[in-house]
Amino acid sequence: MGRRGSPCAGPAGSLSWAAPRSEWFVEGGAKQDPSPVTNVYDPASIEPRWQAHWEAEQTFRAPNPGERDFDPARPKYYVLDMFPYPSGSGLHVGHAVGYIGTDVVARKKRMEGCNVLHPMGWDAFGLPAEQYAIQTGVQPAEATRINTDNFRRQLKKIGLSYDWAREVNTSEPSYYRWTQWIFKRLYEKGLAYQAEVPVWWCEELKTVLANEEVINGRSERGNYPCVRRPLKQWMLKITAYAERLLEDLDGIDWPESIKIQQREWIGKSEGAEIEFAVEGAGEKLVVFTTRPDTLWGATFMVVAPEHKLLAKVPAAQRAAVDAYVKAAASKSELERTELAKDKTGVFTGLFAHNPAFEAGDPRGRIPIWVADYVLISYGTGAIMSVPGHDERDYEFARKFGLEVREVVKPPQGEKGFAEGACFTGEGTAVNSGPVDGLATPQAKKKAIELLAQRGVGKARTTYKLRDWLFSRQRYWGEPFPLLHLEDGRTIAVDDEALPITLPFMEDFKPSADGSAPLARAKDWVITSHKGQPARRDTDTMPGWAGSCWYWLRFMDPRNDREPWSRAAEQYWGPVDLYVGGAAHAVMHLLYARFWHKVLFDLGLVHTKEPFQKLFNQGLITAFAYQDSGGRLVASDEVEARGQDYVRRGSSEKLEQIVTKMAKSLKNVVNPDDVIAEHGADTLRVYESFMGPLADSKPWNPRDITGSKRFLERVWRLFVDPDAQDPVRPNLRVDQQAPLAGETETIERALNRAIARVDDSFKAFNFNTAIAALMELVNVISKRPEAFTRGQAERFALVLAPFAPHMAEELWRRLGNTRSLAHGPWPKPIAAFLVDDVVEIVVQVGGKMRGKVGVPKDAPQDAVEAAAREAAGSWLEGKSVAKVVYVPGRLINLITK
RNA sequence: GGGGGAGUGGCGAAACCGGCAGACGCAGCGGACUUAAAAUCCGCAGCCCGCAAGGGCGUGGGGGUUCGAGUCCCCCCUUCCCCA
Repeated sequence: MGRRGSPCAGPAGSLSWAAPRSEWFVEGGAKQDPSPVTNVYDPASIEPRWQAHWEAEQTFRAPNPGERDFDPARPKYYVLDMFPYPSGSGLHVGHAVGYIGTDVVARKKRMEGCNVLHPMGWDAFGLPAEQYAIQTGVQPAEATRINTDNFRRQLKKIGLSYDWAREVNTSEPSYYRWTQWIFKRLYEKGLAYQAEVPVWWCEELKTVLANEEVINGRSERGNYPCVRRPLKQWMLKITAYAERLLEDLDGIDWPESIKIQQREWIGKSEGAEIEFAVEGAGEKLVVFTTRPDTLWGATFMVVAPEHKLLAKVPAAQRAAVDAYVKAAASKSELERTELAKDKTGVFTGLFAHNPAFEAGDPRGRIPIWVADYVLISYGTGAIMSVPGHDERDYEFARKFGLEVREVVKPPQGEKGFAEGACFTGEGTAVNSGPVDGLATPQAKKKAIELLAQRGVGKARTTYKLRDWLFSRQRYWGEPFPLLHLEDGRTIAVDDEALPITLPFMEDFKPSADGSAPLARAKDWVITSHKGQPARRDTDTMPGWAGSCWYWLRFMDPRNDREPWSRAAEQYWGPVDLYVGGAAHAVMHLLYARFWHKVLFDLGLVHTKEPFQKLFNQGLITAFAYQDSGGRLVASDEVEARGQDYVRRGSSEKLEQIVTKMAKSLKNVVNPDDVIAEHGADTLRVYESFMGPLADSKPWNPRDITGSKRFLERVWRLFVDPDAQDPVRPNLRVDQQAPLAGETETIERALNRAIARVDDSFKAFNFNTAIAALMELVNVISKRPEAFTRGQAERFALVLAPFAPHMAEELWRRLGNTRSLAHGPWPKPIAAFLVDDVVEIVVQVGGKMRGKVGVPKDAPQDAVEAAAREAAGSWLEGKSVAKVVYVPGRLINLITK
């Protein structure tokens, strides 16, 4: 069977109507018994049959350039879902909404004649998978296999049009071989390095955690307490790409909100680096400031509790400083930087010299304090404090009685020093010697020049973005392709030696001493390099690693010579549409962009950015129920009674709340159950109909009925359940042009519906597409015998992205032998989109007072005359002062 | 604390550039068919006053611009998500 027709090809040839019934049902899975032939809508028989057919025919296989069936004349379209971590609890209907959305897009693009790449895979490495394995006692590899089998089964039942031949799994050696290979490239470019950094240590999990895995000083997973401690870690130098990650946001079609979040995260600030000599310590204290113009107002300095200068604290202050540092170590960054919090700090006994002043000038001798609102990880871990013009410095100075000096005069009308306020904006420099009288931007420039001349400062740009902590002391991740030699050198293994496979370990739990579990796999760790004894690196990569390049592997997933071929990447890249939750707005998308840019620099990809268009689907929430004691009651134990909700079989009233779907809230809805009860097409239509894809909206089991009823009504327009024929008699032959009467009424409704379906793809508000199709059904239902074959075929085609199983079934029953998966997609006919008579709203003084129907190109005075008549008594005794006429819409008569 | 959304009937929502607020559906009510029920079909349905014709009010609240505001501007309230 021809898998694909030309995009403009008409419907394929029809079967003879005398053909035996078996011929208008698909033969699908060869081993499957033909389903009982019935004219009643039965998704349970239709859907598996078509799914088997698509699989047998490889309907959704997307050939690469050079492969069998590849058609270079067609445009390409790459539509990608954020691939899931295959959790043990399986897929719920909230995950499905995004997958259904992309599938609707993929199916329409295919019907429009595109080569569509629409793959799916598994983000299977990482902490959650490992913890799940520990909890259940099943080996991670085994648990992953079971879970992915379950996810795949669930996804297939929804009728998603993935090219399953491209499935990838980040935890398989054939995949992570290339993750290691890419890491090697980063390592060779000097973008991977080891450093002793203060990192979160979780005693309970026996591991270091990334900042993003620690919330308020507790682990995201398990909620265990964490402390900061320095450890040697692998880092990736993402900061080297900060500027490009920022700049290139301008060229991609992403939601502005996500771009803003990324810009915030990168946090570019321009200013200066300034050196302060520390009195008697023979040391220099380097600070970064965005306001070098305020240097003359710096009356003290503050260092972070981790700052190395604290080693020089004089004996008199030693005990106080040590105690303070110890207390700060257990605080989270949140606690430390919270503006509302009382500032704490201790004088170190040290003084610095402010380079704005001559040596010996008493104004230049300023005290150095230690305070935890300064973070070691940001900037240089030390600041110059300008309490006159910085809120936090101001609070600190007031609390500890430090000098506040005004060096910026606010512009007219704003409160400043004179009013007892702390002015942080731009103004005019005062009390600042050489920069006096300059506006802030000029003063900044001049100050930097002066500092540079004297060799104590220079212009500098910093970023909030920090290098990426890339190692974990855990088992379930990609091993680093690195060897530590006896002579102390660290080298990468040869590319030919990849993958460095994860050794099987019976017990893979973290060691109690915090060392990586792989360190216990002695046979694996101890190896050799060119005759020299060597030890493998025992850290593993973080959960994010595998997802940093998976969209590239999908382009050429079975290539065992290279991660992907140049030809495949040239053809498919970049991803045209990437859909996933906004939860990944920063981390995943920033890391992925970073890797992609490194690969771009290496000439391995041809675009600077991986994802041209990004779209965030909304959260599906669900009802949850609480009893009077606030205890959760599982949704399936609840029944509606009038306006109330009660525990099944009792009269105990429950409160209904709307929240996210979670096992712990006992409100998870499994698509398997919905499909078993209503069918996959109903699930797809309901999820499309709930609201715009971007919105968060509650799952309401009661509402599904509407979508089911819609599909049943569609079915009955095509098929008479009481007859034996595949379709109703009026659908066997097309009516000859010109169309007239009721058939023309249907034709207008059909074209309007097609136009509205097309429109819904702009903002992914498929709810309006379904509404348009429902209105069409309402129109046809009033005159079913006027519905013609040609109209029925176009109806089936526009229905196909949303309810593909039913659409295929109806298409086949209409006599087409070829799947409609490759189109053609119908185009609305302009002539049927405009009406000859338009209804004009008549307003008097802006209030709606009537309506008139007029020919669509009626002149204004004719419309106005009709309007005056329609307005009737509303105009009595009044004269019309002004007329506002909006053709095709309304006419407003404004009276005196 | 910072950032990003969202507030429209009993519920999910629609309304393109400022132009009939509530399309489409759920739940509800009435009717037809049925011995009955389910299913299906037809009809009603924002709120208030009114027997009705009709009128008034209405898109979280308050102001503003405009012939006209759910939509634009200013202030405020509530709520969800993300980050620290």
